[in-house]
Amino acid sequence: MESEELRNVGLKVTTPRLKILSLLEKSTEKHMTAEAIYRQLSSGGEVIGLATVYRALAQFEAAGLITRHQFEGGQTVFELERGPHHDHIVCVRCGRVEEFYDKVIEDRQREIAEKLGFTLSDHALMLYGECSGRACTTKNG
Amino acid sequence: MESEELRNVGLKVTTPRLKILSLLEKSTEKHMTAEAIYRQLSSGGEVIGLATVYRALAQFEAAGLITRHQFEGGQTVFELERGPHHDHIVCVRCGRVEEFYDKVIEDRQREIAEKLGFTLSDHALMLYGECSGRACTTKNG
DNA sequence: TCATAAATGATAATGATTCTCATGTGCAAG
DNA sequence: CTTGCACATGAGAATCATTATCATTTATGA
Repeated sequence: MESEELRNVGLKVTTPRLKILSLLEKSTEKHMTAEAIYRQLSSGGEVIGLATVYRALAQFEAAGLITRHQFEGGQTVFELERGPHHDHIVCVRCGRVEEFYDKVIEDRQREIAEKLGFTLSDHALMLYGECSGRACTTKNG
Repeated sequence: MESEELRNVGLKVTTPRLKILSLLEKSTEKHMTAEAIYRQLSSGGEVIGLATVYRALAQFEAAGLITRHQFEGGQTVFELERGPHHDHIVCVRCGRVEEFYDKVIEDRQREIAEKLGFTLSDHALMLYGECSGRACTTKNG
């Protein structure tokens, strides 16, 4: 139950928060903008303010329920934190996003940070390229 | 000479562009915001518009003279492209930025992209952590 | 020198995000 | 089951970085 998740991280259980969280869980889109969440809920008949969406997302992020990404040039997208850590590769033509995890890179990052005298707390790795998917070649071929 | 650099990439040689480029070359700050460049030039007595700074930076980037970075949450910074490619590690406490290059990671990225059916064209890797520099421990205990 | 396309500066406009504030609501204590 | 109150909400204003507009100026090739 989503209310559990909220309580577990010390957030009050409110209607808007539940709606947002469950939308993130149900949605087929893994990465959603605040705006998109707002539009989806609104068009679903909910009464919710855009500011509330932003506030809730910020709290979810602080609580570790979701992660925030800045894919190149676009606006910020939010992603439900489930399963293990991963990074992203984005198609510069069609915008498709794939996820990946690579232990070699992960380990290497930690080593590099240490060598430079840092204690690694986070990282952001984004690859950009052209994908060979049909959608891509169809769209912009 | 900076005018050479501009001509070489097919840009008209104009006073604002020369000023911006030479500021980037002289500055001790490796990473500068458009705003910072604007302020520095203005306070140096130059008459220049902020819009011109943004326009020039966009062209320099397109021409490969500089690179654009989005360090976490902050505004966009620009960096003169000299020497080989590198990535960044940012201290989350004092904001210090160090650069590094790691062949293992670079190679690995290409492999991953290929495995996923992408032709890698670019990437952004940012590490975040706490540094152990004196400035950092002094500043934020 | 001249013509012309491109560049500039001032400022308005935009788009994403955050703030404000009056009102509404979850929830712990009674 | 009520109640009080701190916290959350919605609407819209405000902010911040960046981009567009437009009248004027300038670089450059003929």
